[in-house]
Amino acid sequence: MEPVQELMKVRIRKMEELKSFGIEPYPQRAWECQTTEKIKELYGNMEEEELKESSPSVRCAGRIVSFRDFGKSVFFHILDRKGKIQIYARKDVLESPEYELFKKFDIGDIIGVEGTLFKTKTKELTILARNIVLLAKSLRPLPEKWHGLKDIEERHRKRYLDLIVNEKIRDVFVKRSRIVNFIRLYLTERDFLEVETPMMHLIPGGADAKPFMTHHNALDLDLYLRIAPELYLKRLIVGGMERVFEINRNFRNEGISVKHNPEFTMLEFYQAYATYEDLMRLLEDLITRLVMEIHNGTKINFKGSVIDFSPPWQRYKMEEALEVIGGLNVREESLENLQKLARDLGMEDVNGASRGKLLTKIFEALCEEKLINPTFVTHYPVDVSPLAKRSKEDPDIVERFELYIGGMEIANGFNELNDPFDQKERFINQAARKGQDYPIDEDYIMALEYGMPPTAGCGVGIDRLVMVLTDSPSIREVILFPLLRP
RNA sequence: GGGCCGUUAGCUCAGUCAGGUAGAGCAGCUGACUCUUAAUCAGUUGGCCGGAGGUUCAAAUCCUUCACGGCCCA
Repeated sequence: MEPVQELMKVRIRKMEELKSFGIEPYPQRAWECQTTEKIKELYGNMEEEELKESSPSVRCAGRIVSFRDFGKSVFFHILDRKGKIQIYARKDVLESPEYELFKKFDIGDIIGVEGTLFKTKTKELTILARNIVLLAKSLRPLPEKWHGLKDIEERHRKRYLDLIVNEKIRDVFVKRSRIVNFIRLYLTERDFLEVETPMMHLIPGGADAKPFMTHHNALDLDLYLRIAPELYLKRLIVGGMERVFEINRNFRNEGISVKHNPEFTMLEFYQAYATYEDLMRLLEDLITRLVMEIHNGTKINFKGSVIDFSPPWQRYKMEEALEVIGGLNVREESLENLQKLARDLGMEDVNGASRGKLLTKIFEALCEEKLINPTFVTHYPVDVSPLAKRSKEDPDIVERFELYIGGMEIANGFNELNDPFDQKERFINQAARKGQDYPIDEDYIMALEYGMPPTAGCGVGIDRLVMVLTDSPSIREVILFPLLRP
């Protein structure tokens, strides 16, 4: 028998014993109570004497996470969604269950507690238990109380244990929810309409990535999980919705890394009659306020360095960034030199690549990880931006920005290409590069032919933003159940 | 896909360089203890050393290979 089963056997034996005394291990019973946080909020500031006089009665529930046994009394902590509170069970005070039966309870058990509050001599607010009810028996031993669960693989595979044992991880996901809520509120207050567009696409579009395939049986139809919602959201702009956003999953069938999970969460928002300049200002405002909301300040720590969100944020044209940060004067570099440089940086098939593609690749290799403070990079080459509008001054450049924070690409926005002729031509060129059978979204072209108002749109990688705001080194730390090999 | 590192008790880790009876702390179990909080004190159970091959009188340790993970590169 495996040793863990011996530990379980002990717990099962205790469970049987409790049952024989009429204590159900898995009752379906409601236990109305306050959170530990609420109890601390209401009574935490009261003096010992004051508490002693009023001795307020409270009820709470949670999981037993520690147990200090003194024979005829026990101190232990329970953990609920808001935190921990100490409970004190004494043989001469506990009414039910019988004290000896209560001592059969284990760390990990989920219980309800009813009792009166007092403060220990170390001033810790504690519940002197009168009634304790078993709400669910725990049969497996929890990870160690002091070191917790450290093994990264185990933490991701058994996220429930990670959440029980590692307070910081609970906090990451609380913050993640607050971040998404904040963004949602910010946009809806500005009259953006939240929408949901298809996850299953006939033609994968809106980004340059390999899709996951699936199949609809009744229609006998191959479908793709979306790589981006962009083309559908812009159809809604054509439809007159004017301001829309969607926060949802995208799926990209590519490598997994510290910055990439095959399914990830993206915010995309589109605003008619706005320009990408407007959206840079909006993003700067949104994220600065978000940082203030989460951190009560504009400076935060991320991976050992300090990120300062105080506006205005640095802006570079891509060529400037290459020069200032990468130390490369691109105007003077020949195509051959750029190809050689790209090849040295590990880029494959440099010979077929355009100047714009090479520059973008070199920019990403030389500059990206050095852009720690929020930085907008603008003036992207047209051939890496098939859905963005060309610059009036230079048709090889598009009116586009990317936002970098903490050495990662966080957002990408541009003036939307609404010229159906230019769009069709770019789709055709893209298809030619991708090879035969690469589908063109004719319906999207048709939508543009009906007329799309001048619009700016932007995508924000929510997972990466959460990484930055929670100082998490890996995207897997901000996704509850990241993809793992079985 | 490539390189490096890791996988030992439920958990956290020693032990691997230099082969010679598999260790500690916590958790568990038995006791003692009615203000502890990593409680304390005494005793104690628990191992397919990731899997499979190989070398050797002898393998957690050396070699090969596979699986899973981490970091870096693509």
